[in-house]
Amino acid sequence: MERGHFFSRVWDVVAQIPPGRVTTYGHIAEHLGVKRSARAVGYALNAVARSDDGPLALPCHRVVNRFGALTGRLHFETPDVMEERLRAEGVAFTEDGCVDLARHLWIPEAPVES
DNA sequence: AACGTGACTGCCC
DNA sequence: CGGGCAGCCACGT
Repeated sequence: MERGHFFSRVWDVVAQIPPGRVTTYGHIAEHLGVKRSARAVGYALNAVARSDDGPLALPCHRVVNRFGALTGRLHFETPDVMEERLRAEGVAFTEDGCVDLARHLWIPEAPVES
């Protein structure tokens, strides 16, 4: 699992996202002090998705892009899983199929214990 | 060690 | 308004 310290840090933040809330790759990156590396964040989730999908129980479905679009839905078992899980948590979507960030955006406040 | 790839973002044309 | 280019970070080959 420890393929890199960075991954663990990302997973730790994702694990803190409360149900019914979502955050963006950019916010996670910013929280980690590397605002310009939102890509690496997505890469970390891609890695965890390939590694494990259930047991880890990492709420990767609560991570969306800056517009609230479910850019990573194709990485789930089925393209609908991501939206289904969010809706199940009471997350509202816009006509465009994007998460209503104005209502559900969550920004990591808790500092990474280190 | 170098190159290519990616669940991103922002700026420029 | 839409599409394209560049920047940044980490990882696999």
